Amino acid sequence: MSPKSEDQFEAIRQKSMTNIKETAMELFAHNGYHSTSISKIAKEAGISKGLMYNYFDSKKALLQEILLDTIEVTEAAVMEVMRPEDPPYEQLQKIMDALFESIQSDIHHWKLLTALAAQKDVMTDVQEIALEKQKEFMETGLKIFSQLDVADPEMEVMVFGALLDGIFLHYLNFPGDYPLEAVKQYILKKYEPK
Amino acid sequence: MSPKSEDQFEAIRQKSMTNIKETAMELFAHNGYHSTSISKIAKEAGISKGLMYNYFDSKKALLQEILLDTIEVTEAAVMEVMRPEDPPYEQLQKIMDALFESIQSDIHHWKLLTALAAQKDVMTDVQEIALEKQKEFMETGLKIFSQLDVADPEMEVMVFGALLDGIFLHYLNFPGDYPLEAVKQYILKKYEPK
Amino acid sequence: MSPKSEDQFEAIRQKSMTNIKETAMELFAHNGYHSTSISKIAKEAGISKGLMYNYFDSKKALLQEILLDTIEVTEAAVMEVMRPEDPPYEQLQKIMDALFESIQSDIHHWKLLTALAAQKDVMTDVQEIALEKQKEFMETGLKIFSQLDVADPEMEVMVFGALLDGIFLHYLNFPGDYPLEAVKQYILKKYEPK
Amino acid sequence: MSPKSEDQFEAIRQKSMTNIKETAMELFAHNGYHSTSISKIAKEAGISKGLMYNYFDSKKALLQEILLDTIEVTEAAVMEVMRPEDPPYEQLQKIMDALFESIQSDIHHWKLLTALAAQKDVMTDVQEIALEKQKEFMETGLKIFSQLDVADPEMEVMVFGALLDGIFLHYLNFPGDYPLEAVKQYILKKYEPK
DNA sequence: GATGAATGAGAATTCATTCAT
DNA sequence: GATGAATGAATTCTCATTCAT
Repeated sequence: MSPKSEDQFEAIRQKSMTNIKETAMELFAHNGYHSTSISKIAKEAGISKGLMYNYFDSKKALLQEILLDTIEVTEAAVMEVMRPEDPPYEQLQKIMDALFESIQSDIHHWKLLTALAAQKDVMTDVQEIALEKQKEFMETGLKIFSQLDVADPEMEVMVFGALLDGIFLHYLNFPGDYPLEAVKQYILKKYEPK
Repeated sequence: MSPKSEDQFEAIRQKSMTNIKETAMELFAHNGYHSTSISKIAKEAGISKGLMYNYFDSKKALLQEILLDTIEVTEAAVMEVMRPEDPPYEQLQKIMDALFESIQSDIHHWKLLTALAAQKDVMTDVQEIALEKQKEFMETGLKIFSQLDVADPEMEVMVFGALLDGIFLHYLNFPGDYPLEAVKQYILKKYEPK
Repeated sequence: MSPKSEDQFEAIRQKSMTNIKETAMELFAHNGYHSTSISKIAKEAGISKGLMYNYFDSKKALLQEILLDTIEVTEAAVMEVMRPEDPPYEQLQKIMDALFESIQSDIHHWKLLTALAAQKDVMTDVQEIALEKQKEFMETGLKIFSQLDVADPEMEVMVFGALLDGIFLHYLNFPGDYPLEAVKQYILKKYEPK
Repeated sequence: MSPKSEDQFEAIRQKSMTNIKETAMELFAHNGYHSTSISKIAKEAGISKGLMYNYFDSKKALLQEILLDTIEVTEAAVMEVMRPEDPPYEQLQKIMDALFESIQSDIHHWKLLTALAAQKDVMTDVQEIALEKQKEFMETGLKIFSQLDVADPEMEVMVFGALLDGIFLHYLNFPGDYPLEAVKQYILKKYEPK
């Protein structure tokens, strides 16, 4: 008699979308974007192929939503610990803690993001946003490094950004046990004020 | 009328293979591996699809040969400048010169290699070789850093490797003018003996 | 709270059905039957997909009801002006007036009908009815032309029917301003008794 | 040893294309464009689905080539009998002979063409060409009717064009035996000079 | 009566690979 | 060695229809 309420529908929608995104993300990260078919995602998620298209316009759109989620979540994690009034070294510590923590807990998302980072055929839209965030990150870094004892803050933030990306690349790709925590400490020590 | 000699055939083979590899590499680097069809490669290279299969077992095999070439050429470049008897800082300088030079001159090959670095669906065989080289590289690095004034040579070589990969990643992906030479100098200075 | 009466329900039904039919007809006429999805109709009509199926058994059934409405309305218009006791030329005049008027006021319906006229995949049931009407029309025409000064009334009615269909085809499809009224007058003049 | 010659390939191509076009045309005419799948065409033609796409860019492109062929062939047939120096009535006779002959021998092609004539979703490109031919046809008609004893040559050519289209519509769609030849004679007689 | 999430069959299209010549 | 027509499996995507609420 009574139709489902607006809220009920919304809840169903959210659950389905999350299910699809989680499943797709894992498969993309594991087998690569191109090697993961919609069929496989649907089967794994326990839904029909058609349902995917109720929620996402295309396979590409699905991917992009996943990637944007990752960026957003990580940015929020970093934002939360930011205290511009803290001493610079402490800021650096907190940001690195947040980033390394985020990488570890979201390892699949990041595997996917880095795996695709250089693939122009699939990243056009996301790349712009990532570049934007990158710029913001660099500016924040510049402020911090300007207050630390480094030879050239501008170069330092550039090198530091590359270093982080390199570490994450290695952590995500090189199997076995990468000593992520130790590496973090080792790097931090270099910037520790005497 | 006159049958071609063995040598002539071999020359033809080499020329065809090089032609195919060069063409494929450029297309792969530009449009991505999955988005580049054999047809497109054949058309661009001015040969027939069938001929491709005379020289390469499959599309994947073609890709792998290209990637292995890249690794080989770069390794050779580094090997050539290696003088274990040189002072450590000088060794570091020479290796970095060779690597940065190689990245710049082989930019397309490297773009392709990094674009695929994290794609397990396509890299299985190459990855092992790359890992092998990586290990050799780390050992060489360890020897050098052990002679330099660093807190922990093992950690240092790890961080250094990540830093290089990060820089190359940025150089290859971020459009515009990355100050590759300046970055190299800035890093080197950190290791300069006082 | 107060249960709606039978009549109220019926009124709701009629309103909904008309709404759906009008919307569907316009979309069909504009974009073609196959290119118009049930979703689009529902969205455009401001109702749910499910509701459609409360009123019409299928997409095809919806189309057929629309087409039959068109035929029925036009037939009624012609019937209304029919006066068998009128002089034949006057009858011809009145019928043509009614038909040309109908085409102009129901232009969307007719566009749809002619667009589909030759598509067997969709018209099976409607076609029979149309053929039936066609036959009736021919008989009426035969009576009229028998009283007019034409070489062969049977042939004349056949040619006349084709002529009307051809004119409507042109009017409906050829963009710009088809001189429908002038054409009507020009044709009528041919049958005018001296 | 020796590869197929250019000519051999061309012959194969022509044969395949003709096979595909003939098969598709019949299926389109019989079941409608939208209701005929590429699979069905391929199966009927005894080829693989893929081969279709070697020769035609898309299903739509296939359709358009078929339609343009029809228009071209018919135009050629009319052109061949055109003798501007002939007396006008004789010209009219010859053109009608050519057109009626063409309709009868190419009945399937014409069924298809008229079936789609009003379907905007599929005809965009062809329609322009058809309109162009239509205009040429009208001009030729105008010259002829200007020399015949008709009330208003401009109106007459318009009405005449509609008449022809209407007749063909009826002939193509109304099953059973349409007296095409008799209709032609009946019409011609109307324009016969006394 | 009304809703819209879910289904699943089937559509068009792509493309690595084979093979006869 | 060289060609390109032919294949067919896999892929993305569409959409009429169903059904629980």
